[in-house]
Amino acid sequence: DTSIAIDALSQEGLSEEAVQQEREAVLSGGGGTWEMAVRGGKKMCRRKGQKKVVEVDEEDELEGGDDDENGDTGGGCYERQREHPFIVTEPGEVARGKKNGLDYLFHLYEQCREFLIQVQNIAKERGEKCPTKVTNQVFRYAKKAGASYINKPKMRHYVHCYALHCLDEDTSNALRRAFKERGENVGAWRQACYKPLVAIAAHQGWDIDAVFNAHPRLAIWYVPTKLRQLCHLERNNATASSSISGIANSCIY
Amino acid sequence: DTSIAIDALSQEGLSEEAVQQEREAVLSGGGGTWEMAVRGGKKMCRRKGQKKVVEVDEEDELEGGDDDENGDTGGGCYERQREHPFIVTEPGEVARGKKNGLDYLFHLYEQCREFLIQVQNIAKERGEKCPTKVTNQVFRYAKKAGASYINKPKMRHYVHCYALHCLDEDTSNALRRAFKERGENVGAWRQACYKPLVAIAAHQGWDIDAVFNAHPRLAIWYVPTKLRQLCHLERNNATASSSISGIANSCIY
DNA sequence: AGAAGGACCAGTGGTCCGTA
DNA sequence: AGAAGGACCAGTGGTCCGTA
Repeated sequence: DTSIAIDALSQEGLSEEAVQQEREAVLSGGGGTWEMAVRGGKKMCRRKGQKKVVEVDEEDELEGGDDDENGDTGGGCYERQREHPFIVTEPGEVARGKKNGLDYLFHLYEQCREFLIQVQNIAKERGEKCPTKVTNQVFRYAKKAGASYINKPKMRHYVHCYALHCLDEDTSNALRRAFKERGENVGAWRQACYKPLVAIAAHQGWDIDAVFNAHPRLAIWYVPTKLRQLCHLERNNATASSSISGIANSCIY
Repeated sequence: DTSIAIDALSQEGLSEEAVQQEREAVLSGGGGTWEMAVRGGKKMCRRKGQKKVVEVDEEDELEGGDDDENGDTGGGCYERQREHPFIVTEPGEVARGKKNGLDYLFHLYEQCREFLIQVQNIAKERGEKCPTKVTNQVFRYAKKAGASYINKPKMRHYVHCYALHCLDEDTSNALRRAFKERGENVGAWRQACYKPLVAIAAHQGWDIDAVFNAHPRLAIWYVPTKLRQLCHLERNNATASSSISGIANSCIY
């Protein structure tokens, strides 16, 4: 059970990556180091009633996990900054600089699953409705537990990428290597994840819901609207005419 | 497929019970007559911008299914009135007067199931999200299909009564007979339906969700909050002390 | 430009309470 | 009084778009 490590972390003092590494240490016994792109002491000030304007960049510094308690006291106000953007990394590769890798991305989905299980256990104990999916409630719980780097738009955005990783890791890995080699950005890689998924659905009677539900780690995620639409379009194309579906393919993707 | 009969009915001309009987005729081949409490020509006028005030009662008259087209034209404005209240009836018993019986109540749940199936089929065909439960969407569809006598608060109110009917028809029937004989009203009967359901849940490890989901006609209904709470309370009572659970019982119900 | 996520919005589950 | 159901409300799924 890793909830202790999460609950214990300081909302103010630790960067998300540091938390991530701490959790990893708990999970895997201290062996695995994640992307070392620690956000460091970048700070932002929100002036009363106004939008955030001042940004004091102090350059990166690896916070070893010590709990400096610089909260709202002492004149300076600190604010959690955005996560570093993702880059296309090979399996096992650590992202350098202010970037996060795709192993880290997929790990966020595993974390959400753990949060869901905790929410489910609490609900069962209380005799309340028990969610079967990663709902708003789960995202709220994750935030409360200190995992502020998890948010709904991000997780929904990359669900289908995680799906491919779950359903066909070899294809997923090959795609990552290919797109890294070509120097493609994350958006391009993300787009490319749709096609192999549609092919998988095709082998399951085009039922993308059934594909998701058949996989225990995937079943807790809502099927993304666009993936559902692509499967539907492709099914119609395949039914209407198999001879020109190749042309249609190049139009969809 | 009964959707034709539903789609064909006039929103203005037919009472709900007439529709009900028409649908029954389609379903069972004309043999079964439902409660004959046809609401008839009771009319109400809504004056522009004001609340409904005028009520012209024309007494009941059995509309044989002919389509009189008295809509908003001709000076009078007509409005659909409430369903007749339910009374406790024995299995197979037809409610007399301006009342509806419990067979009719349970039949409404079957109708909702049919509407759900239609909504599901449409969703599948369009490649859209497919509901597994009777949702707002299904109630909306039912209304649009002319089944204006189906509404969410009513269906949710009696779900657990239908659940008992599904899960243990003998017990359900015995309860109906007992409460009818004692001259109890619908509210009292409804309350009494909770207890045998909690007993059923007790035999399934207190998991009322599992009880619902194991029954195909019940699985499409959300477990009512109060039933869930009663199961939870009783489980705690049973765990805490089996010797005083009898006392606790009489407090809960 | 490419990307992260606060915050909004239409429609949901749930049921109260003004109505008949 | 007992009961049916319009209509409201808090919190949902979904994702846009102002932000960095």
